[in-house]
Amino acid sequence: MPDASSPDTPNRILACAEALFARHGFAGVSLREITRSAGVNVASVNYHFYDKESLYRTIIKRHLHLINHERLELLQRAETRFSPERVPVDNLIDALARPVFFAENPNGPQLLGRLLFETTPSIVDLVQSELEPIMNRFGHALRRHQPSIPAAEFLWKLSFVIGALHHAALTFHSMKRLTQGVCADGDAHAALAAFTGFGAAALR
Amino acid sequence: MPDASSPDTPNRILACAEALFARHGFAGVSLREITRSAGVNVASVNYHFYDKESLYRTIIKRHLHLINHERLELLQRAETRFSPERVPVDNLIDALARPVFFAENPNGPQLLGRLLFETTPSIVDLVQSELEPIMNRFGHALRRHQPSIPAAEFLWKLSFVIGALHHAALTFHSMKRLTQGVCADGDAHAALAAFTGFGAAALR
DNA sequence: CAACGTCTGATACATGTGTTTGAATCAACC
DNA sequence: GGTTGATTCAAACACATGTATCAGACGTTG
Repeated sequence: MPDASSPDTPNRILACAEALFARHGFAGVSLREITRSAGVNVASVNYHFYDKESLYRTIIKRHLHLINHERLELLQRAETRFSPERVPVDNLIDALARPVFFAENPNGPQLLGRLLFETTPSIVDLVQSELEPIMNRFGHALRRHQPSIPAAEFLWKLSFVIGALHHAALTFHSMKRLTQGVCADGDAHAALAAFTGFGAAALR
Repeated sequence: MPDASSPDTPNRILACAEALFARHGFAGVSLREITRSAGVNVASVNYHFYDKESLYRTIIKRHLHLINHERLELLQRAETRFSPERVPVDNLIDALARPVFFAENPNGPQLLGRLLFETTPSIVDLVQSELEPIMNRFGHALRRHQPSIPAAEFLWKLSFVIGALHHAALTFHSMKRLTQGVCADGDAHAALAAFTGFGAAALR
């Protein structure tokens, strides 16, 4: 077992790469920038992660696992508090959005926002396979509150909510600039409350 | 991609570059790919557009001008049909979204979706300066339907609507895959109707 | 026709890219 | 204490990148 002290090269690579990928996208970051920022050798990425793309996939997987685990946990808690068939819309939206706005990882939201923009086939497949079970789970739960509208319309609306969430995730900490100072950046409580109200109004 | 029907080099570059940038982002496309796809010489980009980034800026500007012009026209038409202070929410959302879903340029929506993800300062400034007047215009019009809520909350919601729109723009033609066949891709009418209902419900 | 400015073409340039290599380093174990 | 296996390092690899150069092709004008 290697010592888990601070100079753990793989973790430093993961952390720095995640931050850079979140800010500039996969193609916008070079391995040199990553390794320089992490203070490690260029070759260590290939040694520990085989590939630039494998490194990216590792980061994506880790991030989505984390956020989706939290989402399911929140959903399950709501389903026991209410009945599994009667969880209010607000709680469903909250379970979906809270892990995004309150991510302990500051780069998490921005990275999440980028994922749906990827075009590399292997990345697309990975993202979709990670997101699909969550979307099915929440989709069915939300569908109970919109039983009368056509399936296509419901899916469009669900897509809009997800889109708004991903967009909010991406622009989260630049909201202060975008709103010319009216919104404090990093005010996760206000953002989450606004989003819950928004999503619930749209899906009810 | 384009045949010899248009021997106009700058326009062929613009068309091919726009398609490629829309699909893979600015950093994800090389000048070689652009010029190869356009069937022109590598140097012609630097000759006609000075820079790779200048080429990108030209494309962005052209695209945003087009879409924003349509938006303002639709808004103005609605303001004369109703009174300028009494345009219904649905018509406002429609004016905002219609040019996106019915863009004559097939790559337009996808490109638009990418714009808010840019981090290059000059690009960020350009996008913001092009989008700001539109957002102010529609923001004020929509604010009349939400006079009671705090300014910050309103701006969050407006941001969510824009986010949902950009996201929908990006995933527009992949909806068929995402929804496992339930939504036809390219059914702009259904998408626009769903979005109008969505946005109006969220902002009323 | 000749001269001109506009545009295109092949090619060169310097630097950056992801990846590989092989020697050096280090901790742990018999 | 010497050996082993895992990790790090500087350097090198082949190739891609954006950009620059410059000779020539083209069409217009004098």
